[in-house]
Amino acid sequence: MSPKRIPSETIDRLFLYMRGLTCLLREGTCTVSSKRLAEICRVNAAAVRKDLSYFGGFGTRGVGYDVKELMEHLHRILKYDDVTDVALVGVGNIGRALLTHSDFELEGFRIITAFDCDPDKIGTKVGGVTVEDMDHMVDRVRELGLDLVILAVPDSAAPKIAHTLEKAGVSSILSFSPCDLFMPHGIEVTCIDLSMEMARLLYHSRRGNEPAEEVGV
Amino acid sequence: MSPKRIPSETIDRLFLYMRGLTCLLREGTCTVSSKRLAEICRVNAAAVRKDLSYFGGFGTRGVGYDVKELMEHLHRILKYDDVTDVALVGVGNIGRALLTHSDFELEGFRIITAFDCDPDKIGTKVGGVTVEDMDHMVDRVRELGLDLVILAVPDSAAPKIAHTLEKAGVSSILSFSPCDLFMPHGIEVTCIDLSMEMARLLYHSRRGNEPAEEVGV
DNA sequence: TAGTGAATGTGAACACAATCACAAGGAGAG
DNA sequence: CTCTCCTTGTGATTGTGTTCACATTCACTA
Repeated sequence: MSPKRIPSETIDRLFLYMRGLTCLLREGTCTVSSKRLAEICRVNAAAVRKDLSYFGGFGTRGVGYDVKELMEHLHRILKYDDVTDVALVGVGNIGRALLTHSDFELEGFRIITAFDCDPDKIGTKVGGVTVEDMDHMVDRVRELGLDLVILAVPDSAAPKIAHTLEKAGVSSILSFSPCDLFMPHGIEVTCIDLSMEMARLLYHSRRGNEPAEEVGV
Repeated sequence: MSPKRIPSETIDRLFLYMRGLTCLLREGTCTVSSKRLAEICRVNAAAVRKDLSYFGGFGTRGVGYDVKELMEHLHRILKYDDVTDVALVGVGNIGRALLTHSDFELEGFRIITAFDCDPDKIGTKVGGVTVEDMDHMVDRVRELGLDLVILAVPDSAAPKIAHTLEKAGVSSILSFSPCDLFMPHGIEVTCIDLSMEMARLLYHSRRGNEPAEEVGV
């Protein structure tokens, strides 16, 4: 269908450009060159041009890219318009952070319901969403026809809930618990493992400070 | 110093292996083949072997890797032993999630202090750490000699605080707000942008469901 | 002690993405 | 209208990481 295969790295960077453009727009900038956008996103200027050119010539030679127009193109390419409904399981600290974050809808999804097993939380409203009883999760997810669920529960509880969700017909899970052997194989499970990310960052920041140490043993 | 350059992807994967091994250990598994570990971490088996071989032959031909022994090697390579002290700025939902997470120390760092500007929070204890007044941040960070700070404040407040921290001598910041033009250039700022990650995931999960649609325009 | 089966460790081939370098082309000045 | 400047868009090149395929080596058995 599309003439050339588009590298997955390109797609990932488009999200980055969108972020950068949002900042530029807030700042009142109307036009941006690939060089400037590259600086902001900390990538190579040629990469910016090549990435954008996969989708058509959005720029004007000698001038650059129109910020607003480019954002509209990316908006369409990244499907920020199709708002997808998702459910949240686990109204702990991370769950609450997600529920009270207001901009998700601008990026293409909406948390329409949340589940927890704590009786004190059930029935309360967090960020405009009423917390429902976890026991009703399967029925509700089926009823609402949800495809994607966000899992923000304690690590030990994650695999069991994930299996339940698989049975409920969910096709992908975004989990804040580490993926492990006990997670279901039939559906796509993506993990944001905060402690792994932190360990990674720390390792790299240490490397940065220790200029020339040997790496092996 | 080291004979061969080690790909950064290899380092990143080591953290993944560590995760997988932790699960195997919990499960009571003593020995694991590259094939099995690759399945768990969803990577190629040859990659597992090659990655590990950069650091020496940890396995036994015909048998596999000893789970416990391999974990010890990775532990040392990834420097999980050097516990680094870090500060947290912003005791909102994400901040609280980080403070109450208990396993960070096992992965090489420790949040030893937290700052917030809300008088109701100052002086309270969250996850064993007392919240201090943001006004004292610079002095305290200097006093404690901290190098890495975690920033979990509203997006709009992030740039200003980041600049303040730069002046306080901090060398890297992990921010949960999007990096933008207003962030300092002198220090390393890494961002975990939850909403960007979610948008990415959503895009990919949609792609997964729509097998053969064209990509362009 | 020799034979068998299994999984490692690794050179070579491949695939993919980053970068370079330049031709093409629009905008604005005079 | 033409000339110059500037930035895009893109073929070619380089660099890097992934994957393959197999020789090597170990444990176990009889």
